[in-house]
Amino acid sequence: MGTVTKSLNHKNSAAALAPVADYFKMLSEVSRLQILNSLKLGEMNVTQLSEETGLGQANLSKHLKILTQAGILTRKPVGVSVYYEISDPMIFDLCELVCDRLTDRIQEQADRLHQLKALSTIVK
Amino acid sequence: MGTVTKSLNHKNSAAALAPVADYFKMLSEVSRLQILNSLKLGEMNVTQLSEETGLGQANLSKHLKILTQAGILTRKPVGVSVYYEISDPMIFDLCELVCDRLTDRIQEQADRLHQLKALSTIVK
DNA sequence: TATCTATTTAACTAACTAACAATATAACAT
DNA sequence: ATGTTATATTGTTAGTTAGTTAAATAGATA
Repeated sequence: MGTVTKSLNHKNSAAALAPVADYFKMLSEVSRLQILNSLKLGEMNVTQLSEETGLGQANLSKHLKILTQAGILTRKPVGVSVYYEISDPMIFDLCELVCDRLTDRIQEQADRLHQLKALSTIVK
Repeated sequence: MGTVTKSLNHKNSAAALAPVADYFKMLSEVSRLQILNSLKLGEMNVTQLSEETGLGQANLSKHLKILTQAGILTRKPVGVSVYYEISDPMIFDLCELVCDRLTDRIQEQADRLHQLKALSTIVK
């Protein structure tokens, strides 16, 4: 039985992690980040979003559906057009965390480059 | 010129968002989350990780390379085996944020279900 | 009702990638 | 040197998905 529970562990943890992976997958497309970025200051309809992001309309519509189904956006039809709005501002916290980390990494690389330069001067 | 700068805006923002999207993409695989989860309590070598996660060796090796190149893991060879370690614990903050949000969503759905039940009782 | 406009959906293609099998490399031991 | 064990790499296949075009839907207006 020990073997069984052990082998099941993989599947269990995998199953538990799947929703998390899916959530990250939603944020792993530049187009969707563009959409979220555009909506940061307020709601917009699809036409406005298309102008703002440069995305094709059908493509945009598909991304909007994905983000809405994930609970990140709220959809509200107004007359003939449809407005979308951020319903979960937490995503900006996520993006900021990642941005900060990426900035750190770039800084570290710059530092290493600087050290390397100093070293080459000594070698001369 | 206004038109030019406007059309460039898309590409600019897209280029700026690309690294962020890539970062999220790294975290969007269950296998990689399993690896990170396994390393949460300390370093492990590849064989141990394979047992822990149930992932195939070649597959695991590829994921480890991706995580290492992204600066999330540190690689240290010890004798004939190679140990991997979390080098950026910030990812756990990210995961926790997402987990909390997902839990909230499930709770909301449960609440809605509960309300629906109450309603159906009234209808009876 | 007919028509126009905004959005969504469906069908398709192209590109990407996870997983697997086979092979290669690297470190240690005999 | 040879063999053995641990890890990495390569080639391949199957599944997924972003983007595009064309057709469908829904609301507003004449």
